[in-house]
Amino acid sequence: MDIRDIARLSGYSLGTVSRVLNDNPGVSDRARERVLQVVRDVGYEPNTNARHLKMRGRSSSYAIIVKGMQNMLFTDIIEKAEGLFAQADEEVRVHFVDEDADEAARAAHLDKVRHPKGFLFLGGTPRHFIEGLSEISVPCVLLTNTAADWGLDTLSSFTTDDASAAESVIDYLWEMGHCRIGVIGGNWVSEVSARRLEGVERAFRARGVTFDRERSYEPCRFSMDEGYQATMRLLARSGDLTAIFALGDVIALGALRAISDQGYRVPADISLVGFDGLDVSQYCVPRLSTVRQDTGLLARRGVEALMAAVEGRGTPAHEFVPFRLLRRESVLALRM
Amino acid sequence: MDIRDIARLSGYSLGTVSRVLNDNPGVSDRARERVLQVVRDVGYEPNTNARHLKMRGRSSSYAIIVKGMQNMLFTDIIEKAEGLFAQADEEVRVHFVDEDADEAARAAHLDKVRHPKGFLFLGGTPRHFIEGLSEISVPCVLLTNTAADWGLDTLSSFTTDDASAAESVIDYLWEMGHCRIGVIGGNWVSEVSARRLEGVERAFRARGVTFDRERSYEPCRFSMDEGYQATMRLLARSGDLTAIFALGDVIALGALRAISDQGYRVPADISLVGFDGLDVSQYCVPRLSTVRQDTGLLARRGVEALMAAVEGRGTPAHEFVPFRLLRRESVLALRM
DNA sequence: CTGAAAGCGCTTACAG
DNA sequence: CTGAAAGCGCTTACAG
Repeated sequence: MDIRDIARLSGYSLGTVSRVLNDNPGVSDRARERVLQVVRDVGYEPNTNARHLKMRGRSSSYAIIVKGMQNMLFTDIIEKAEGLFAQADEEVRVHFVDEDADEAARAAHLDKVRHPKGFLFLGGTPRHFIEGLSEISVPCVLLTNTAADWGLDTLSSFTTDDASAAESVIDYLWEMGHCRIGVIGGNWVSEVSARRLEGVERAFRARGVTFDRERSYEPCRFSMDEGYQATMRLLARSGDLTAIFALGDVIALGALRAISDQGYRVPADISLVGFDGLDVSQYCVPRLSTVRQDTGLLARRGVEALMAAVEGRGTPAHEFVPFRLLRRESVLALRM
Repeated sequence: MDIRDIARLSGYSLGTVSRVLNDNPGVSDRARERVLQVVRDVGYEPNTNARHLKMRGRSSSYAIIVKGMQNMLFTDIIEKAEGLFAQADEEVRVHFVDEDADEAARAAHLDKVRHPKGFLFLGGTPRHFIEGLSEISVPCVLLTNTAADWGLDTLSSFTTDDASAAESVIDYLWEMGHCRIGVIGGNWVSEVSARRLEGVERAFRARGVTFDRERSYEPCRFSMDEGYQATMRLLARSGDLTAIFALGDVIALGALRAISDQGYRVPADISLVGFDGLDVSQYCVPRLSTVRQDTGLLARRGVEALMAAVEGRGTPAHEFVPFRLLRRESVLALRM
């Protein structure tokens, strides 16, 4: 069943059918109705390959490139972004790539074979973008990671101010009387966690204290399991901690369990703060204090900027989206 | 940059280049090397649209259709299935559809426009399949839901025996001395939860007791929030419960929080059992007793069956994949 | 082993 | 407003 069949069945020419299908002007109402009728009757669907082959360039959909499948913060943003695209009557395709895959290379490839209108990246590695962005011919927006310092002028980015947010966590803990604070998660290299760690150090420095990387920090990946292990190591080494700051809620969940397994209680013995503001953080016992990243706003700013760029409006920008420190049950106020 | 450019640059004809690109036999080593060299040099990538337009029918990839993005059981299965396809050197594309969208119709559409080799469904509604499966021209496999009774002969399905699993949960609780057991989650209509509820009723019946749907059951969707609300309602109505069975781990998480908010403790005052065996179930405090669905095996059986069907081997089947009851900390043994 | 040619299913100037 | 024709970038019989 192809467009020629529709032409034959409707009594019109192939060109006219195509015009109807593409909502082109210059078709009589009668022809339009007749063709549409036939199309419906036989359940015809145009061959996208043939279509795209011709309309090379002007493709019809956006692409979201996501690093990792298990990141709940990302799933949240994806759903919101999808909603936004749908509202604007734009198609989107979500592409997952491995945690450590080259997202820019993948996008460059998709750019060649699918010609999307633009790319929305969830998570990204500087090196990949710096090396590969020039291969991408359409506008790109990065979320949850700032590209402000990458020297790329075709890439916008929207993110939480990770450093400030982390800083505010330490400030909060300090206010509550904690000064022996352990930190777990990420590492000093990976962008996002490095910035959160920067914030931690800044907060300590502001109080004339040096954050002891060796003693008070344990790196780990963003999973419950690794959060658990890291907490165990940290606890074994530094028994006098009164609080732990986990650089991700998922890590905090592991920490919660580890602390409990060590016979301590949260927050009675050890206070705990997470990062991200995932749904689950408000359901754990005790409710987890955390930094809430505004996924809704992140998605909105990202999608808007991307669509604007595609339409030639606006200019690449790097913005912080406001975060909120959620003070919940997992932090105890120490009597001084 | 297209195949003609490569032909020109390499000094060979368009046909030869195409043969090299497709690993066709009947090309001299010299030609092959030369062409590949040029391809690498200029970074040429064939136009998939043109390619698929010609090779209509024999497409190259599989499609996974997933109902809902937030289902962590599904994400787990997806990752494993992707790994399996990758091992077999097969391409896969993951397509998410809304929780209540028509997955069969979506697949039928994809079938027409992308011609995948086969479909792997994660979650599915009987009605959609019964009405729409005939529109799909390639093999289909459904996971986490049995299609044994749908009367469809082109669809295989692999799933946990939900009824038996639920039954074993009740048996377990009963053994531990619980007989006033509340159940939350799903409803009597939706396939999966209905089967779990069947199992619950069967277990009670085996003990000569009738499960009181009105009093002891609260339906809800599979989210922490709804699990929380449902538990609150249940607790308000039936204060004498000693145990709650949540039909999903996510629901159990909400229940855990609700029970705690009501001033009860798990398991001291109320025991709790979940379903699914999500990662998070072993990190919550207390560790959640639950039914572990074997996502690895589910993925493996599904992918194998699908690839076999595509290759014309095997015949549609409906199988249960073994589950495991995980007895952890959230259930208290009552002294009788 | 290689090349020239037909054709996949569409869109879009170009005439009329 | 409509039709006939060219061409998008490929693959694949068909000759040679």
